[in-house]
Amino acid sequence: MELNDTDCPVTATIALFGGRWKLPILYILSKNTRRFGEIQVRVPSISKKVLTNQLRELEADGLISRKQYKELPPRVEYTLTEFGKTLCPLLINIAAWQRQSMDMLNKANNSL
Amino acid sequence: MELNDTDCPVTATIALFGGRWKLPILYILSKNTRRFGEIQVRVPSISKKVLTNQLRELEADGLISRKQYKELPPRVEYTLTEFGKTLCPLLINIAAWQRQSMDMLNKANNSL
DNA sequence: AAAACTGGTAACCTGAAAGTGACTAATAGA
DNA sequence: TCTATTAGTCACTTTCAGGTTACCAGTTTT
Repeated sequence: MELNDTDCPVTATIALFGGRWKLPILYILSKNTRRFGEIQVRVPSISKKVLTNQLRELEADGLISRKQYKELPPRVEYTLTEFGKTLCPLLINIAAWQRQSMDMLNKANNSL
Repeated sequence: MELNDTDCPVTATIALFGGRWKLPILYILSKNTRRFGEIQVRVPSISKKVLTNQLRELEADGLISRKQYKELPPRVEYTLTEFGKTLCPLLINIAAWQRQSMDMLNKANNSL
């Protein structure tokens, strides 16, 4: 691809939360710091491997932070970073557009 | 998935333009109505099959419209619909967030 | 002494999306 | 007569994010 993905700020941004489960994970963490197991319970049907994977990517992108306690059995907590929190208003914008566009489509249909 | 995709307005919205090539296509059409071949030239390295596919999906979602002329060789023109045009401000928002967040990260790095 | 607890990892499998190359239709031009 | 033209389609292969299952470590509980 000549129009490189990373050249496009929109594509780059969507890559941050576009993964299969990232949005639900971010949503859960936006309300509370959570342990691995707590996230897993709240995103039903996600496997450990995939959850680990998505968390690592979110961490690598600086959206969440991981704190590991030196205990056994292990305890690891995930939290939205300040940077991660700045994403929330954007997500709200996107949701707002969707609601608005649904209205638009409804009006168009009603006028037929 | 129990947290259904279609339940989430953000996921639903991203699905509209999140496809591999949809953003570049929308960007191209935001500047001009274009024929199939013109789009293909402007998105280098995309194959006909995939381009057709993405165009069909964009059309099904109401973002673009397809006008076929009864000529030979065939001529087909694609245009952003009014609905498609409402997406532009949102994309600008997303790009703005990215620029802002890059600034934020730069500041954080400089202060180390 | 066995089992449960937690947050993983390793090895393997799978399905959908993406990519490839050949083929088509009807006319205009060489 | 042969070729080029455009917007696809068809059949096939490749790729890889995502999914499944089994296993681990070290302490506490039964």
